[in-house]
Order: sequence, then structure tokens, then C-alpha cells
Amino acid sequence: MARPVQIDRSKALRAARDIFWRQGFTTTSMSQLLKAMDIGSGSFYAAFGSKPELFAQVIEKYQNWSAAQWERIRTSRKGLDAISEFLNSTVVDVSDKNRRKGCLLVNSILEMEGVDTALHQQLVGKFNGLEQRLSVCLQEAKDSGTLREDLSVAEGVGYLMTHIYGLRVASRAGLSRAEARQRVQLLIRMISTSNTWG
Amino acid sequence: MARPVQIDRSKALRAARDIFWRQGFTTTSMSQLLKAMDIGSGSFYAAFGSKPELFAQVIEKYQNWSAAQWERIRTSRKGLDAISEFLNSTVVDVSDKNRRKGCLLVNSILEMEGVDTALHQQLVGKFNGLEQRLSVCLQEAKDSGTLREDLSVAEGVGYLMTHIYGLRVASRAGLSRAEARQRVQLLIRMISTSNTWG
DNA sequence: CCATTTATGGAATGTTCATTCCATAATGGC
DNA sequence: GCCATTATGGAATGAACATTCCATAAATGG
Repeated sequence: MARPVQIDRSKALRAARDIFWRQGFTTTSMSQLLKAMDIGSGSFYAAFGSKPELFAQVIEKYQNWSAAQWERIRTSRKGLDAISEFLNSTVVDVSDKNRRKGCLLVNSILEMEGVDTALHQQLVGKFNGLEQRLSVCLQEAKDSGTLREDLSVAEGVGYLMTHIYGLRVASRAGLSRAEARQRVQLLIRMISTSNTWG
Repeated sequence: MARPVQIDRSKALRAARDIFWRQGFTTTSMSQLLKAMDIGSGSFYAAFGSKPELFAQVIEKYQNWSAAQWERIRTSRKGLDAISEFLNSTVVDVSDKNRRKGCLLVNSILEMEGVDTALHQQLVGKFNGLEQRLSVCLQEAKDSGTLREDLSVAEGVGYLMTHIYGLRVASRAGLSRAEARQRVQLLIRMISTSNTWG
């Protein structure tokens, strides 16, 4: 009865995600965004509302994808193994060879602090889920005796979070994937029971 | 012979540093900047050139100050002690109670990547000095036997850099100063010879 | 194949941006 | 106390921004 929608919504969202990831929210202009998404402004505002609303949708999708990846890992691994695998899998995305994009969530937390407080808080909240997942795995490690005896689960969570943030920044500062992998291996080694390594 | 300059240059630079630190370069508008610095646009362009040039001057001063702080610490401390003190001193600035500003250099690296490549590279370069200083201290620790035996100096540098980046991000995500201090204590403990802690 | 409806993208809008211009203010030398 | 000179800050400028408007395109039911 009327003209059908031509936009490939998920393709457009992916394009938006990538340019936000590379450049940040503020720095990405509408003209850049529209070109990257390959749609006109009329369609854009009909489909996504506004630039900030689009950003919220992108963040939502990004973090769903991240959570799904975690679930996938959890089906086959436990304790420090799961954590190690998770870190390695994020390294792949985080230190994308030529683009060095870091982590969209981390980048955005830094960008939005002091600018858009509501969004900033929302983004910080996204990491609470991650902390809880890490906590569960560390408890498993403690129970099975693979966690360094003198390290509490709570301490371990803080330790890992610092590293996760740090790796994502370092990759944006130019850390290669190979170096990132080495750092992951090392940080796991540091919290493992010493007899595992001699 | 002519009207004398009224601007307090270093006061103005400090004001500029703080607003850039809080909001980032792109997000801070000239009107905000001028109000914060408490000068008019005429004086601004006469004294600092342009917004990007001012930013460069702010970065320069920031990093000189940071390097000086390091030198001060080094006069009285060596090895892991020096590293520990340096980390604790940065925590104070980094997790400024109500402001949560993180680190101006780290924030800017993230902001400029993919936006202003030249400036980004320049900022990344500022951290090379830090890596070298850390390297020297870790070598001292190795020589005196306070560094974990199974950790090389190179590995230790990477490990510390990840933590330094991570702490600065975490503080911008809301980490309290007390929590930051605990994390510093823990990370030093992790790279110390185990007999130091039982 | 026409009428109706909705999607589309480029042109128009009004705002904000960084920067420049300029009338005025403030000094020291005469 | 007036002249030459330079600092100052508010007004003017032009570019870029996010968003809205609108003539046109593309579809289906009659």
C-alpha cells in the first residue's frame, strides 16, 4: 500500500557502531554518519530518532553481543580458563590490526564523563555485569585451588577489571595483538597458584 | 609605552587544563574555555594562538609536571618502592574526589585516536619516557631480589603500563581513591618476591 | 493504471562553533 | 596631560553542526 522500507537496519547499525567506535560520539558528525550508514537524513530520523538515540541503540547492541560471547565461553570453560579465554577473545576485537579501536564501552565512558552524566552512569552500569561474571569464575578457581592462595575473590575482581580497562586503552594507544596476548597470559599467570608454573 | 598584559598566564593555563581534563578537547567549546580562563577572545588569540595550540601547551605543561614529580620520588626511593610511591601519588590526582578526571594524557590519547593522528602519536610518545623509568626501577628490583623471580623486566613494564592505564580509566568510571590505593598495593604485591609476604 | 500512502535524500533552517575585527581601555614617554 | 602603542572583550563573521522540510520515488489496493 505504501513504499516499503529500503534500509537494512542491522547493516546500518553495524556501520554506525564502527564509526562511533573509531571516532567517538561527539567527533562523529551527522554527515559522516549518514555517509557511513549509506542512508539519507529523512530515513535516518524516521528509523533511529536522533543522533543520541542511535548511539544508545548501538551501545545496547554492542553490549548484548559482548554478553552473548561470554555465555558462549561459559558453556565450555570454568574458573581461570573462562577468564583467560574471555580476555583473549576481547583482545582480538580490541586490537583490530589497522584500526586500533579499543573498546566502545570504555571509550564512551571516558568521553561522556562530565559531558552527559546520565549516559555515563548507564555505561558504567554495563560493567557491573562483567564484574559479577568475573566474580563467579574466580570463586570457581578458588574452590578448585587454581587461584593464588593469598588472593581474595574481591581483590581478584578489582585486579582483573583494572587489566581489562588497561588492555583496551593500551590497544588504542598502539599495542599490537601479539603483545596484548602476552599481557593476558602474564596476568593470568600472576593470579594462578604458583605450583602451576613451578 | 603601551598597555601592559593583564593575563595571568599560568593561572589561565591551569584553568584550561582543568576544563580540558574534565571535558576533553573536542567537547570543550571556546565560550566555555574563555569563561573558565576568565579572559576575552582577543587576549586569548594574542596569548595562545588557537584552541589546538593552547591544548598543546597545556599537554606540555601537564607532562613536565608529571616528569618532575617522578624525579622528586626518585631522589629518595628505588626499585619497587619508587614505583609504588609513583602510583600512589598519581592515584591522588587521578581519583580527585568529586571530579573523577582520570588522566589528561590517557583521556586525550583515547579521544584523539582516529581524529588527529599527529597529536595522537605525540601523546603516545609521552608514555615512552614513563616506560623507560619503570624499566630502570624494575631492573633495580631484580638486582636487589625484590622482584618476583619468574618475572622479566620487560614483562613487568607491560604489566605496570596496563595497570597504570587501567587505574586511570577506572577512576574516571567512578573508582574511589581508597579502592584505587588498594589496587596499587595489590599490584605491587603481585610482582614482589613471595617471601616478602609469606 | 490511477490513487493513496509512506520512504527517501537533498535542500533549507536555525544554532553553535572557532576565529577575526574593532572601538575602547590602559599604560609609558614626552 | 597628551601621543603612541598595545591589550582587551564584545560584536561580527563564516563555516559546520544537528535537525526539519519537502518534492519526488516506490510500492499496493482498487
